Amino acid sequence: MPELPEVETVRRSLESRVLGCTVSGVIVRRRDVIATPDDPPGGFGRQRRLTRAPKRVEKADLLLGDTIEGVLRHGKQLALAGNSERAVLIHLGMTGEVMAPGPGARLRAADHLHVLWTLRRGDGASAGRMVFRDPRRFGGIWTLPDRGALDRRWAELGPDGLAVTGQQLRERAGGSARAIKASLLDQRVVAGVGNIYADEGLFRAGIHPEARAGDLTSQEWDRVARELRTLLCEAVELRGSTLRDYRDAGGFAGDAARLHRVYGRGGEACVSCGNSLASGTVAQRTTVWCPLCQPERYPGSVD
DNA sequence: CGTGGCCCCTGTGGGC
DNA sequence: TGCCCACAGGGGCCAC
Repeated sequence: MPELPEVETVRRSLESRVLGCTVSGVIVRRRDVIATPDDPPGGFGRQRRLTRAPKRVEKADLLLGDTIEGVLRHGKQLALAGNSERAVLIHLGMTGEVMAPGPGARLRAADHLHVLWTLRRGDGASAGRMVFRDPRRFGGIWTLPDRGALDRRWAELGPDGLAVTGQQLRERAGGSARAIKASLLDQRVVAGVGNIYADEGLFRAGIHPEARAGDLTSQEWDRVARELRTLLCEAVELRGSTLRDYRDAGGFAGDAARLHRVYGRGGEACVSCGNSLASGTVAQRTTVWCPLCQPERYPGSVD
């Protein structure tokens, strides 16, 4: 579900609701959406196949007793930082959401609620609940002992998409023979770009999604980076793309889908040239592009 | 080593 | 109406 603009929208809406609140209760309904430092490395799906039951999660590791001092984001990852130096890293996957509806307000959905936090304001009054919900469970939560652990995790990712430069893209992907779209989806190259914004960014930059990353010129990398930054910034201002069920922490939809020029429009007319948009599979993901505005490249062709 | 293929899940919408 | 299939905004692991 969420890419950078959606996660940033969740971050902002969550920050306004939980910053400065103290966690007075934690309920873990599904242990297997949580990874602690003691758990074996890897994704949540792999852990679920383990036959031995993992250890109970210490509620303090999920910030019980902590005051939330920061709501942070890098790429598509979200983090809550507590005053104890502990941190909780949340990845939303395809269908994850974090909701904090406020005291008395009802949640939009009561199923697939995997982790629930009870919050109190500084003056002791109830601030309602914060919940992690994720029907497909491709997302999950990492507990981290301190801010250093969070910094190290985020250092493994590429630069955040809102600030990425052409030089950074070229350094991280310029030597690769794979399709540029695959490179943009690789979170070690740039953090925050997913299937929608990869297609939209490449359309805006006039680059074919299957162009070999290694074939791009410096000027083209600059163009891709500039278009991505602009696109992601515009999408943040519109509070993210709501296609079906994405909502911010208050349950509100975003309007960034109106920025979409190619995503979901295969076979329709290109907004720029009027020709029919092509669609196919690139990097195992449905991909839409304009064959005229994003011309195919041939070995030896000059740009 | 880099890379493509496969897998992890549930829900939904379209065609029959 | 119901069934079945394809597909969905993500990413980790494992053969090559």
